[in-house]
Amino acid sequence: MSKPSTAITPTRSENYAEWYQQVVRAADMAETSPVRGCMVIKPWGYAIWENMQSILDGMFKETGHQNAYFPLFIPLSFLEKEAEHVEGFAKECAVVTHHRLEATPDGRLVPAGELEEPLVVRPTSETIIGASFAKWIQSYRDLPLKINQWANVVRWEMRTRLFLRTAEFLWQEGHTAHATSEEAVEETMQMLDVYATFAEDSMAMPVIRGEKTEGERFPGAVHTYSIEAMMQDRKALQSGTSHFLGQNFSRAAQIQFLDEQGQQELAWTTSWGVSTRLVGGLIMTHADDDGLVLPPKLAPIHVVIIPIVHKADDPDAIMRYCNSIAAELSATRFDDRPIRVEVDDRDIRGGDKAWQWIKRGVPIRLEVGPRDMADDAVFMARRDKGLKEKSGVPRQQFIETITDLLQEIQDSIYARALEFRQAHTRTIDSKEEFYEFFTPEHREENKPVPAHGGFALTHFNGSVELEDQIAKDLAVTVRCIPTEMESEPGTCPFTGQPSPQRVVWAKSY
RNA sequence: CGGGGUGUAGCGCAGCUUGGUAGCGCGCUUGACUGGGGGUCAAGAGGUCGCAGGUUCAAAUCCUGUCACCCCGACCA
Repeated sequence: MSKPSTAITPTRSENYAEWYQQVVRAADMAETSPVRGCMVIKPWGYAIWENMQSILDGMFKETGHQNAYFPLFIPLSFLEKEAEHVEGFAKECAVVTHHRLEATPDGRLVPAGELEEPLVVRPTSETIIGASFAKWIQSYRDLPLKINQWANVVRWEMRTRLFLRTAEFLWQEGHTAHATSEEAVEETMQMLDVYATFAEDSMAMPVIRGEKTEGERFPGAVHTYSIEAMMQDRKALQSGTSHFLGQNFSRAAQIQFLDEQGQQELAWTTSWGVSTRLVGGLIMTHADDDGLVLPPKLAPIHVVIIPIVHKADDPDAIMRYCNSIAAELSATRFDDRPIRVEVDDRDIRGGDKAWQWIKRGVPIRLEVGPRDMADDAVFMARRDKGLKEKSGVPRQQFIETITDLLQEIQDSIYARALEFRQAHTRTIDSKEEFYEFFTPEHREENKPVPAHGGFALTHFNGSVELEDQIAKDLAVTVRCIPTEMESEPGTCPFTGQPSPQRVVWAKSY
């Protein structure tokens, strides 16, 4: 039986969107559910999310945040308090209007008991958390108040994709209140930095930190910052956001405190979040045509050991050998945690077994049979390397170097992703070149657009209207105004006006 | 929300034009041979053909409606 040469069909270059879905399926991470736009996250996908949560949660605690939990339901009137905010979310809110079901004679259930005030299923929690903050905060001594919540939210999206955009998704939302604007801005930037560090160190996903333009700003925010990553189809993925909300939400929720002078003041607030969308980003940053490739720091399993047991040999001896290697590895640490090892002794064919782990993206695969046992060695394959690049390694050497090896894999996939981004990032100074950069060479009606373009760095001093026009022409938007990229003043290629610095343009998810 | 496409076994598909109550590959189960990259052979299990109506002696097939998913847009903090 001849199988395709890649584990995933179609390949990235053949049909990127379809490839993505096949990777999710082949790695057994998630599937669609009977509920429109909602996904079922399967154990392998959820384990990756749990690892993300665990690392992020530690970072939040280190920066002085505490976890709490607020209601899923938000009274309609709460949402109405901040005008811009309502407008931003109104179109995608799920609304609960009844609190009871009644059975009809023909056995159907119909909603009954209409609520006096409809409840909105939270699309985000600024307003409901604001109500609590207003109660909790009386004095400047109560500030800063730094809270985080791990929760699900619902945004009724028109078009959904597993992990990237679903009607319901899991996330964390941080909400803080401060006595001064400066302190709140500092918090906003600090959390952006936490996200960037997490993305780069833990996910091995290079990101650009920057501020959003007016058009892309969070409804009700004064400043919105984001981290932007380039996916392998060269589109940008907004992977985390951090908002400086000024006093807009404190005014709406009446979050007030008495300052040191006894003056009644409005608090300055922030909010920031990342979601299960990061899992999508992880896939589109590292996965290849054989499936998922996981950064060791997030891999649910670091090392899988596949015993090669021949009937004629002594299976128990092989198993003992494998288990002892597993035990030694488990006693070793990587990234401050014990190394996660699985001995896959399932009674299925070896080839199948190996492919399953390849598709799931496990960083290191060991095949251990009688020959290795005789040599006191292991046979090792790295997921970040070519399928054929396997080699025998003395057991002791393997165990002693495992931590370095995992870090090397972590570093190498980061380097590869960064290289990819750099290869598809262009500094552009003319409108013609800009339009050419973002126009695909081949384009068929109702077909996926082939990968083209990337990140374009141009000067820009244009208006929201001009940005809209470019979005209309090319489906390209300003992803962010980078906060840490060196850029000298220049001329905006669209308006001919002076511009203080370059911005990042891209098509986006 | 507009345009296009697709819904038939867990997955991928054929059958539909020319109605006669369902088939292929992979996967799954059992057994044997195997076993260092998706192996071979044999025997099995599995489907109210997305759903609801209609036409007909008879519907996967024709008609109407509806739902879901995918692609291209619009929209999307």
